[in-house]
Amino acid sequence: MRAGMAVLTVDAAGMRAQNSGLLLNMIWRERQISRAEIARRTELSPSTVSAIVADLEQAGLVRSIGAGVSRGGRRPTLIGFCDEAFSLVGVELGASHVTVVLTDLRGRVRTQSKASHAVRGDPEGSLQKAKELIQECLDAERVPRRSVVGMGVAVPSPVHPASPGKMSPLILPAWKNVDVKEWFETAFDMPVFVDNDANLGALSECFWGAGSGGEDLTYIKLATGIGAGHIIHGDVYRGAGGTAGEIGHIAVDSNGPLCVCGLRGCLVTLIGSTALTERARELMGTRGRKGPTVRDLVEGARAGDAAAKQIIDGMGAWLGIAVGGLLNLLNPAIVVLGGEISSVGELLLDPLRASVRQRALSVSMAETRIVTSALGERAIAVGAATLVLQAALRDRSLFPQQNVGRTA
Amino acid sequence: MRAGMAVLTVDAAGMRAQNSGLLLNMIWRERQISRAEIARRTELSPSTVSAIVADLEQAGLVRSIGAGVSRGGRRPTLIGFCDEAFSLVGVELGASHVTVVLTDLRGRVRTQSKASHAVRGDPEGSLQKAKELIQECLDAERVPRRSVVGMGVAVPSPVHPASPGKMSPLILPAWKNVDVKEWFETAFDMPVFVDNDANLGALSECFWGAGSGGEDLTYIKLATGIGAGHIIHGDVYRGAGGTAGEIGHIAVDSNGPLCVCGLRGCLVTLIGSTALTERARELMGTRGRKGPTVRDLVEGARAGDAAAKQIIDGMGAWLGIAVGGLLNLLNPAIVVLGGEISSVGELLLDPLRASVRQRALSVSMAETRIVTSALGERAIAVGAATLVLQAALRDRSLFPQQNVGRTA
DNA sequence: TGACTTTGTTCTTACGACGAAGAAATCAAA
DNA sequence: TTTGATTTCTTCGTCGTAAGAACAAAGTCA
Repeated sequence: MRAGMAVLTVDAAGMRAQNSGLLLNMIWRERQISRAEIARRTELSPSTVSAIVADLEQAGLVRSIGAGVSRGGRRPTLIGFCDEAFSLVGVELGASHVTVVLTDLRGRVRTQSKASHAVRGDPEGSLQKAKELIQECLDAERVPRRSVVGMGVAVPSPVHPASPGKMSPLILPAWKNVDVKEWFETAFDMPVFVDNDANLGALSECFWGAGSGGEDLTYIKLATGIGAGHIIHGDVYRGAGGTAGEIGHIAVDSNGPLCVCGLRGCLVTLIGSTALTERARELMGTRGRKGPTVRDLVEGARAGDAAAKQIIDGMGAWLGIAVGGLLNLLNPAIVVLGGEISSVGELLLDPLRASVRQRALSVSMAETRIVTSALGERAIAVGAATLVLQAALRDRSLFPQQNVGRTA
Repeated sequence: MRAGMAVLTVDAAGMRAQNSGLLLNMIWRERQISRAEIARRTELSPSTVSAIVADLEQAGLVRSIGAGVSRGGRRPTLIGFCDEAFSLVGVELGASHVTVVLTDLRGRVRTQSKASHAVRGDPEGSLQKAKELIQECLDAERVPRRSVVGMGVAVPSPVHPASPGKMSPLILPAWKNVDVKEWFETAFDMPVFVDNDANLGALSECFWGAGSGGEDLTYIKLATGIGAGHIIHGDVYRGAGGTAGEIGHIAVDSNGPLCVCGLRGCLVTLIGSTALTERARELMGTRGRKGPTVRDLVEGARAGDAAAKQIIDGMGAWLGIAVGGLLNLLNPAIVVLGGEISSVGELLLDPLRASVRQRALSVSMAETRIVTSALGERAIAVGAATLVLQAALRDRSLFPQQNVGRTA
C-alpha cells in the first residue's frame, strides 16, 4: 500500500514551483488580492510573495489592478488574474452532435459552434467535423495558437485511466481503433485531455455551477444515456477501470424491460430520453409526424400538462432509487442534475427528493443538496475546457510562454 | 472551487520534511533498500539521500541491515525500517464488545485483549472498560508511553469530519454528549484518531489484506450492522457528512420488513446478523435454548447443511444488489467482504457474484475483484492502529522523539 | 501637523539540494 | 595477483530559494 506518496521530491526549483503554483491558485480564486494579504494567508514572507508575484506578472498570468482599501496604513496594490491572457478549447462529442467552445480562463465562452453528427457510428467523420468547428472558433476570434493552453474533449464513453484516448469498445465499437487524444494532438499540436462527458459535467458544475466553492459533488447527466460523474477532493474520480458513475445500467426494476446491455430494468430503459419520449407519445399523443421530443415534455410540464407532469414524476421516482443508493454509498455534498430534461427544475426535484427520502438515511440526506444545473447545454463542452484549466492551474508550465511581455 | 491547493507552502525546512517523508515511506514500503537505489528512484542526489537517511537513523526510524548484492561494484548497504521502534494502539468499540490491540509499525499484533460489553447504551462504562484493556496491553509488554505513537479508535457510527470525536446522535443516542477523541486524549495523553469501523476495516485491508499494493478499495462489514468503507487514492473517503458507506439502509426490497430507520426493506433487515440468525432458527431449528448463531451458520454451510447454504445464497443475492450499484457508481478495484459471516468464502462469493452480474455492467465487473477478508476478527482494531501509522508516515513529527539514540 | 500603521522593496543570512571529487569496496579480466 | 572499471557512499563547495531585518513609501487618525 502506498501511504500517500503522490507527492514528488522537491529541490529549490520545485519549492519555487510549488509556492508559485499556490499563489497562482489563490489569485485565480480570489480574483483580487494584495501581496500583503497573500503573505498573511499563506504564511509566506512578504519578500517571497513579492518575488513570486513579479514572476507571475512577467509570465503574463497576473497583473496589478489598482489600489484596495486601506487598513489603517498604505493602501494595498491589488493583484488580479489575467482571465483573458489565454484561451481553452472544449469539445463535446455527444451521441448525435459535436459542440466546440473557446473559453477564457474564467470559463466564459468566447465562441462556440455546434453541428449535428451521428458520432456513434462514424469516428473519422466526427473527428473531421470537430476539427473544422475548432478551426472555425480559433479563426473567429483570431486566436493565435500560442495563446491556447490546450484542448479538452468530452466523449460519451467511459475512459480507462491507462489509455486516456481510447473509448470503451463495448459502448462504442465503431471507435475501437481510434485514439482521440492522439488524433487531436496530431491535428492541433497542443496538449489534449480526454474524459467522459458526465465526469466533465461534474467538473463544470464544480468550477462554475452549483458546486463552486466545494470539492465533492456528483453530477448526473440525464439524456439519451444516463451517466454520473464524481468530483472527490476537487478531482474527477474515475474508479479502477474508468467506469465509475456508469449508473445508466443500475437495475432498478427486476421486472423492467430488457436493455441492450443484457440486463433487465436498467435505469436508462426507464428514464433515458428514448423511454421518456416513447412514454410521452403514449400519454400525450403524437405531435406532427415525429412524436413529442424532450423539449416538448419540458414545455408541457412547465405549462401544467398533466401527462407531462406524470412522466416527470415517474422519472423522479425511478431516479430516486439510484440517487438514494448514491447518498448512502458516497454521501456527496451536492448532487447536480444536468441534461435537457433537468431544466424542469422543481417539477423533477420534488418527486425525486420524495423518492430519495424513502431510500436514504436521513443523516445522509441532511448533508446533501440536490439541485438542477443552471449551466445550460454548453455545460459539458465548458467542462472539457475546464479540464485543461485545472491541469494548468496545477502545473504552471502548461501555460505557453509569452515571449513578449505584453499581457492580453 | 479549489483547484488543488491541498498542498501548503514550502520553505527550506518544509522541503526537508517533504523529502524525508518520501524517503521514510519508501523505506517502509520496500522493507529494505539501499541509498543508491533510493537516489535512483526518487531522483534525489546521492548526497541528499545520505543526509536524510542519517536523519532518519538518528531518529530511530530506520537502520542499516547489512549488505545487499553487488551490481558490479561496491555492495550496497541496505536500509530497513525499524518496525519495532514504536507501538500503535488500536481500539474497536463494537456493538457488544471492546477489542484492544497493540501493534508494531508493520501491523503485527503484540498484545490484544477483548471484553464483552453493551457499548451502545453505556458510554462511560465502555470507555472505562477500554481504558482498562489498553492499560493491560501497555503493561503486558512493558511499553513505555514514549514509544507509543498514538491511538486509533473504531466506532460503530458515522463520524462527521468536522467533529471527529462525536458519534451520530441518531445512531447512538446514548453517546450524544461524549467526545471519544477528547476522552482518550485526556486519559492517555497521546494523539487519538477516531473513525467509523467499516472505514477502518477498509484501511486495514488496504494496508495488510486483499488490497495491499493498491489505493482504491471498498470494504463491506457484514455483522449486526452492514456498513461499507471506501479507500480512495489511499485515503479513507468519508463523504460530505461522514456517512459515506452507510449501505445498511439501502432499500433493496420495497416490500421488505420495516426497519428501525423508518424505511422498508433495508439491507440490514435482510442480511444483518439478526435477520440471518432469525432465518436460521426458522430453517435449521433451535440449537439448545438460544437458537443458532452466526458461527453455527458458518459451520453449517461449510459442512454442507442445505438450509445454511440456502440462507447464505439468499444473502449473496441481496448483497449483490448493493454491490452491483456500488460497482456502477464507484468502480472500485477491489471489494472486500468482512465480518464473521464472510469466513464462508466462496459459498457467499458465488451467489454474490451471480447476483452482481445481473446488475452491473460487465465493464465494471471486469475491473473489480470481489473477495472475502483474510484478516480475521481483529481486522478493525488493527485498522484503527493503522490510522495512526498512516498519519505518522505522512507526518514524521508524530513519531515521538527518542532522546537517547538507542534503536529498538 | 505628527505619531502610528500598513504595504512593499532591498539586502543579508540561513538552509537544503546539487554536483564534483574522492575514498572505499567489489567485480572482472588480464 | 594486479589492474581497471564500476558501484556505493561521503565530503565539501556552490547555488537557488525563503526568511528576516531594515527601510522607503503611502496612508490613517487624532
